[in-house]
Amino acid sequence: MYQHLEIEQKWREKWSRDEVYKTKTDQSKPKYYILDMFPYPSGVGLHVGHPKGYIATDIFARFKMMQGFNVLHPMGFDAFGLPTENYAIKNKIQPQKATNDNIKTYKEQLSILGFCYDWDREVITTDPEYYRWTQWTFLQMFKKGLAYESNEPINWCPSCKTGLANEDLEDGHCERCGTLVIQKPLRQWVLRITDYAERLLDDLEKLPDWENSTKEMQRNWIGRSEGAEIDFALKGSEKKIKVFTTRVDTIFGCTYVVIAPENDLVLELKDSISNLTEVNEYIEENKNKTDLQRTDLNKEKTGVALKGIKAINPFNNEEVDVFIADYVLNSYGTGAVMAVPAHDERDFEFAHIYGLRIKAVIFPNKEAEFEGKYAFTDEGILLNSGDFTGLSSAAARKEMIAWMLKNNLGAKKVNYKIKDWVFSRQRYWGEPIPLIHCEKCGVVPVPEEELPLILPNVESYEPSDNGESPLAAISDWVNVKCPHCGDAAKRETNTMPQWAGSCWYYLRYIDPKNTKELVDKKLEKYWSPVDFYVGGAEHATRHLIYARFWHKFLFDIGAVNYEEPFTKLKHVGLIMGEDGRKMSKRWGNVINPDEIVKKYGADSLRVYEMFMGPFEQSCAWNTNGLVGARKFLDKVVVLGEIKEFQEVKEIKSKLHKTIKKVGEDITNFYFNTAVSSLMILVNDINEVKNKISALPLTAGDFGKFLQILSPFAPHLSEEMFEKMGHEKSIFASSWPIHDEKLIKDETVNLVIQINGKLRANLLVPFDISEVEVIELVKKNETLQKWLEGHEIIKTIFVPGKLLNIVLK
RNA sequence: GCCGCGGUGGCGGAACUGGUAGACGCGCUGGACUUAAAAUCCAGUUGUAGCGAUACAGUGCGGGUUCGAUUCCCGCCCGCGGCACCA
Repeated sequence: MYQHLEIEQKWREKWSRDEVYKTKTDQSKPKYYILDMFPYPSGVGLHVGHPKGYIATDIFARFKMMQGFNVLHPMGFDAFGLPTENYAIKNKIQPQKATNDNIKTYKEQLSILGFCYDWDREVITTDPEYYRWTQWTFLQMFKKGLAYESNEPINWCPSCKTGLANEDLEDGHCERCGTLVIQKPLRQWVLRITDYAERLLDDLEKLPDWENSTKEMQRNWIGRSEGAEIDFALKGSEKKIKVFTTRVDTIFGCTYVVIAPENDLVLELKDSISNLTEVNEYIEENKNKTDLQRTDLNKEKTGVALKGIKAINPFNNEEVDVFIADYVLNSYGTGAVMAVPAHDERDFEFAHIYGLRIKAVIFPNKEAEFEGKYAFTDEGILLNSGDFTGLSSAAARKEMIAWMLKNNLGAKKVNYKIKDWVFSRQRYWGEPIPLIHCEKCGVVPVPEEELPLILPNVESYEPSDNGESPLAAISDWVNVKCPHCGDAAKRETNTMPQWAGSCWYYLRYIDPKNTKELVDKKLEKYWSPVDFYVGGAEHATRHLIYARFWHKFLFDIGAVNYEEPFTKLKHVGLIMGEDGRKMSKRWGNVINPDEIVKKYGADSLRVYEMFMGPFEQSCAWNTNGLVGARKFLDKVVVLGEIKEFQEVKEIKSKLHKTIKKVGEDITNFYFNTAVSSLMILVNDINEVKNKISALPLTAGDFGKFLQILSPFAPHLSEEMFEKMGHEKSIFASSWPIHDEKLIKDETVNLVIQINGKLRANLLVPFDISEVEVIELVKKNETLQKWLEGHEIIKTIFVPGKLLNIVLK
């Protein structure tokens, strides 16, 4: 047993006093930038699952330090956002105060785990000196035309008089009061992320060190699809309906056209619609539906025919009916589709309900028949398709588009699922959007020299009844002179979403105090990009897409040198409660790290969390397992107290194998097997120690063992290293290098299989030949029993591994 | 429904590019030390049969490829995460 509290405190203080982890600023050495996704400092504090990723990056950072890199390993806080605002409203304190308190708690909780962060570089998104540059970047986007105003529907609770995130809805009702949530259009600032869709997609190819699964999720999120926009003329009218399709090959099977109810086209056509009352009723009914209600797949499809309107299929001049139906989304494509019930499931379902014609034109082969039970959505061969009959789907698409272009009936088109980014919130606790509305000059940016535009204090943090931000109520803040013409004007009162601050914090760590520019070019060139980024899988799409977009914009305006901010990315798996459920107050299964550290020490917690299982996998907490990690460290302490040293060759070889293994495993983020190999080494040392009553290593070699243990258990290793007489910190020492000669085994355990089944193990020289092995087999009695009376067909020999004898 | 990940002892998990399945840890059983307990140390621990050497079965299920499959292929089942009428 060792006194973990005393040792850990001693070293935390000493490391801090000696500035052991201060980022080195000389640029002569290679750099390594390893970054954690910074936390949101909520009121409840950390549980034992939060530090898992931080422990991993801490180990990695220390490993890189010892390998001679200048390591940048910073930490900060993503502190704007709704949870703090709600917490502040509920507890009647200022959001800024709540944030400061929470950050203080977080930092205390993090500090006792012994992380090697350079706190001089701390970044807090709510710091005006930080959000000055968040606002500055927004202004650059505004100036480039990437920010625009738009009326966007938000989830609106008429009772709470507030906008709600999708998360805050329960079955289309307000989570808090149960009122039915409606869609209310509000003026919003929106960023044209869709302009970057192609690059965001293509550049994923430049990220070989990202998990394939993450890239796939991003691809799906961006959702590129290639197709065509086709004009369906309207009978007796100049107007036409533009539809988007990826399956032009099915167009001869089109039996009607559907428009989204909120599509402006419906308004334009109203004079020709004979059942306008019915149509308006349908539109009215569906207007207030939330996305969730609309997209509930269990719901039966509904729609209304636009009587009096006929569209003409340009490929065969057939007249088809036109419907409005909410299964067509106005926000995707052209907000109108050609319906091919035979070959699209949604159209098929709709056609069934309304008894519409179903015409099959794609078949798996020429002889096949359309059964009519469900839509045939595969590719196939075209029949009943005019001049295109007989072609395969792929060939038909090519030829049909060519024909369409030639006759000027439409265009090739690429569509994306990704939508422009609604970048404003009607909330208090966010970065103010630095724009001014002037009646004469329109929207005018706040002059850059006036940044940061400070978030003013207010009496009440609640949004106003009409859904405006509480900033709108501060008249002496809102009312300003137009920077352009000097007339009376009003400030924008929307604030930025929480995502904004996390889009570029990794750049601020590089140059945390800069007041002249976003980041110094030379520093950026040296430290960028982030070599390794670690955080939760829940950020695989949104945060990581927004940050990539933001970075590409900064690249375009020349603020940064690289197009992709994060070279390598890994996701950390959750730690669940002992009951297998997510750790949460609600289940009462939260384990507090402070208590664990107090009782077992930070080093035990670190070793245990890394040993639990593969880093990216989620895993249930088990305090007994933690005790196992502590026992391992206790064994190490016992070894350190031995004063007799007697080198044993076999142990030296095992040490060098472990040096190699631990280094490789840290590099690959295989911490569980790294810890395991350290445990095995300790067990081996112990076994020999008991026999010879001395430590079977030289003091120098024991020091090497402490070095490879040190990233996992920094306090204890440092303490033992010092006790051995070292004056400098173990983290200023160089990572040991294994000796290949010592790793090579002279003899190996060779497996003898007969018909693929293990029958014997032979201890043989590592370079034994097949002939020699067969000689040994013939001399071996047990093997002979198996061979007797059988003919050997062949043998398979894997040098140094196995011999398989195949019998007839 | 689609996309992604996974399924190995009582439990967490290991097994390099196809080559001894169950490393390491927890738990459990037995033993040593102790008046006793805790802690510590030693031994055992996939199942079945056997005193035992050993044999057979065994990595979600059913097939296949191979001298040999946890690993590769085909068809299913189950769990987790994400997205959701994207034309």
